[in-house]
Amino acid sequence: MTKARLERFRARRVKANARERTRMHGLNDALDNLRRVMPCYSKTQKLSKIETLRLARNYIWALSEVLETGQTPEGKSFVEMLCKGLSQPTSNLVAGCLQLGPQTLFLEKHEEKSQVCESAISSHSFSYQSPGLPSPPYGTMETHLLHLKPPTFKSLVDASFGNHPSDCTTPPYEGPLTPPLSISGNFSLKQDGSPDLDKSYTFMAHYPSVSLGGAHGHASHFQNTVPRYEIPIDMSYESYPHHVAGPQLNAIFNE
DNA sequence: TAGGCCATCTGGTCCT
DNA sequence: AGGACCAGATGGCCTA
Repeated sequence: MTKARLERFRARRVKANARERTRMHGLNDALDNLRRVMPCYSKTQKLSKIETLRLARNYIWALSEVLETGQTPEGKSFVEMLCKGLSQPTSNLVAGCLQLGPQTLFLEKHEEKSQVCESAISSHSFSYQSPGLPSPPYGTMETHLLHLKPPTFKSLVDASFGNHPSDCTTPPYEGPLTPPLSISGNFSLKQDGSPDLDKSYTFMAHYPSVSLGGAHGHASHFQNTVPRYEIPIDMSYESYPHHVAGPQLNAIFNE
């Protein structure tokens, strides 16, 4: 190989590397967008790539079940669906989001993941009561979706899930979707009876006990997640973005 | 120190 | 020829 050919080869390789970097960044951006529409989105505690894909699969599966059957699964079943095949830390996060105490998922390491979810579900009465909403408890997926929207949309949710939606057309994707819970941390509904709960939801954010150093968020960072801070977050209609977890849900809510 | 996760580089393959 | 895509290798960072 002559010197000139060698230099050309090197230049080509450098260009290819740059393209590959760009391509992988694009892939990661897409993955970030996916993370944002997951039920347990957190800026600071990013799900790993594989866990994001697994949770997305389960989430799609769960929502598809609703669309296909027209029935809303029990909260128990919903958590079960979301947890399937997930790692223990991610299962904890999901359970935390859905008001199952994360600590209930700290089981023996040798136990199967499905057993992890099952255990969490069976050992906890699934209280899904949302302040400001009538007729508690909401132990169903419907309730989960209600948590994604301000109370104003409750009637729409009722309409959509009480009966088969007559029109399930999917609107075109309109850019990045706002997460169902676009706040940082590990979330669960706060259950004290603040007087202003009529207007807004208040969430507790659970932060990991370990520092989040490093350039990248790691799933392992929320192993041993414990409640640390309580951060009331305004979820009133004005502050809550008009997006849901995906185009299908947008179709349902924005009819 | 081992293991998990990640970004990056690299060479191979396929397609235009 | 050059770009896109893929998978293996490598090294860094972090946690248990």
